[in-house]
Amino acid sequence: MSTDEEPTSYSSLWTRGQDKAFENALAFTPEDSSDRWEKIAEAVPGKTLEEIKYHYELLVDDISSIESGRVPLPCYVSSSEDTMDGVGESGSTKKRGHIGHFDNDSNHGGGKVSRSDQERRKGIAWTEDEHRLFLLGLEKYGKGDWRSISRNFVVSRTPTQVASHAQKYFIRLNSMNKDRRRSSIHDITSVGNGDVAVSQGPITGQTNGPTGGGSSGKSTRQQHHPTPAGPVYGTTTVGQPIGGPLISAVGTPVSLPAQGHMAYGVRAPVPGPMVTGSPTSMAGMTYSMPHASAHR
DNA sequence: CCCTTCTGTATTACCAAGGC
DNA sequence: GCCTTGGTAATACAGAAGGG
Repeated sequence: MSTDEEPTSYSSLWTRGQDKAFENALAFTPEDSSDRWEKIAEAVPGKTLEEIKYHYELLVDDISSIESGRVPLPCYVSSSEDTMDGVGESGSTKKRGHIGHFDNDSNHGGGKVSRSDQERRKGIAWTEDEHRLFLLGLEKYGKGDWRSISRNFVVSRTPTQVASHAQKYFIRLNSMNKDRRRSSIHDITSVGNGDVAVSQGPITGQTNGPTGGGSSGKSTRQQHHPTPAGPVYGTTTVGQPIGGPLISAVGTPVSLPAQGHMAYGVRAPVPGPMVTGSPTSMAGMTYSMPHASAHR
């Protein structure tokens, strides 16, 4: 949003263009070249030899600081928008973002930065509760309005996360009848106990889950979530087990966070507690999906 | 127990709609 | 007409489940 290309009234301010030119020149000018700095200075419009050298020193300094661990890698407090929390940062950095001034060498926005050097975020598994809230939100707002769903239902997830989750969810739905499948959280297709599943609604235009939205999930992997090992989830009967005796932990009534309408970006204190098991007569929801085309 | 396959999350790129 | 915003598709990667 305009942070780039600031007019350099004061010559020690570097525009991105200058920075870029500097980086390029630095890269292409042999280190042993006697007139290296002159060449670089030539390549960077508006900068003197002194400034180039100074800038380089700062750069080296920065890098060594980072490497020595003295400087925590900036989380680039983004220019704003992100009222979102940590997790959310995926939220909407989008491509335009690109805030890091000189991107710390290695990654020039050039797309695929080898992530090997940059720990890929691990990802936080969706809990069944979140997934149910997601379904509720889906039911209420329909496909596409991830923002609202995130805001009013799955408050612990950003719209991007919701969308991503939805993407896989629908894909899963689509391949409902592939015989060999592992159980997954996406097997939960309804919020309540019910046999009501989303089945009827080919959301992505899928031909649909024959198994009546076959469902049941067991999601053995909700490792992290301090849900007291105890039966927070009732045993259930959601749909039919897919390919085996899945003991499902699904189908627990979910309590809507609802009315609260939490400020966007404020995380629910803990995702878990939100669902205390208070029943919500939510059984039998039918999905009245607006057609995918709804938005557009 | 090890290897393979599959799932889930995050990230990036592209595209379309809306606002100015 | 351009810029911003938001959604979808595609892809990368890590980890767990499943099978031998």
